Amino acid sequence: MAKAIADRAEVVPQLAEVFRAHGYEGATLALITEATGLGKGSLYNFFPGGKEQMAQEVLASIDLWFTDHIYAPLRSAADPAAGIAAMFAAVDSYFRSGQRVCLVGVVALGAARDLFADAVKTYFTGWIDALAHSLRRLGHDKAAARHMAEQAVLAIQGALVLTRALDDTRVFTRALATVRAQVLAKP
Amino acid sequence: MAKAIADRAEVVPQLAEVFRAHGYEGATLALITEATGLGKGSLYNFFPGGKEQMAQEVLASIDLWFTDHIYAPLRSAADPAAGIAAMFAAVDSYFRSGQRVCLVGVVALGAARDLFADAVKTYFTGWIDALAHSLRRLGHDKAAARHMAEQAVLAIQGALVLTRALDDTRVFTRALATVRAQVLAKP
DNA sequence: GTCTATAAAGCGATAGAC
DNA sequence: GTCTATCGCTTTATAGAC
Repeated sequence: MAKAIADRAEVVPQLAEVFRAHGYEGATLALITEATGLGKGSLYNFFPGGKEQMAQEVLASIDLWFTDHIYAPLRSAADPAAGIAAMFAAVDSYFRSGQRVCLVGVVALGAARDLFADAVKTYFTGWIDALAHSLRRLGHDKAAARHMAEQAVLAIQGALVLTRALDDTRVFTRALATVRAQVLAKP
Repeated sequence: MAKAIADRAEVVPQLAEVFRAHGYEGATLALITEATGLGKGSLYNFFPGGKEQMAQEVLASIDLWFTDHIYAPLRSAADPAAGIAAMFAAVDSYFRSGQRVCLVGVVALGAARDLFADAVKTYFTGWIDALAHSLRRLGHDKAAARHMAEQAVLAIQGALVLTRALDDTRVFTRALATVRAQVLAKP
């Protein structure tokens, strides 16, 4: 039992990379078997719900990671500006300067959106809410903080699209610096 | 022959909607047959290269539409500010306030990116170049115009992601208005 | 708990009748 | 030019040996 739990903690990140690289539809069990080293028997033992359950757990784990490493620090930072700066650093690192794609964004654009609508909404509202909270502490009024947070999150997603499209990580680096400056500008 | 050409002009937009709704991998020949009313025999008569050729022609037709309705007017507008304003109106209309997704963006994020890398790059560089050209005419220097154009295109793509994710077209409308104001601000 | 074998359905693509 | 039938192959998912 303990082994099963330990193994699951190793498997979910591997699944995440497969879904990221191939999308939900494109992530075949053959690719998953190859990436994890687990046969179909083992996979269905871990995830009786099959591919859909795998993707749900991956999305949940991504949300957990962002909660722990981005949303929570954003809220609890002694200095809100420092918290926001830390967010941008974490985002740049997480998305590997745009080489890594946002799985939640990919799912949102894809045909499987309805299947995972709740997880997708939770992820993005969590991000916007946490950032808006920091912006309020920076001195913005409620509406301005929300709007600015929305613009920032959206710019990051757009930067991931354009970076992949042009195959140039400098697009991501530039965009992140621009949004960061806009968001950290004095109210 | 004339009939075949006329038919093709009707079929490509139908194909576009299928690819938009289901992505490249998710757009099965069964769905395509249903949407077009054409059997596999007819489809392979039109597109001997199969699904890949269909997608290539759809991407080419999208690029042509943007060239005719966005890039060219942007360059030839007597008043650059009016040209940019027209671009935002056309974009809002084309993407149906965010209800319609950008197929080129979807392809860029997906696993089929490498297959269509040239078409994807052409589309986005064409857009950024045309907008940067207008911004230069508005009085921005070369580097600022390029950077601002890149930010605008990226914000539109991000707005499409976030609009679908939150299932709220007001996100798109807000984002478009914000980018429009930034881009049309006096240099 | 993990494997191999296999089922049942769906995939893109082709062949051939008309 | 369009259809139906069909070919191989791959898909997800299951069954059963170990």
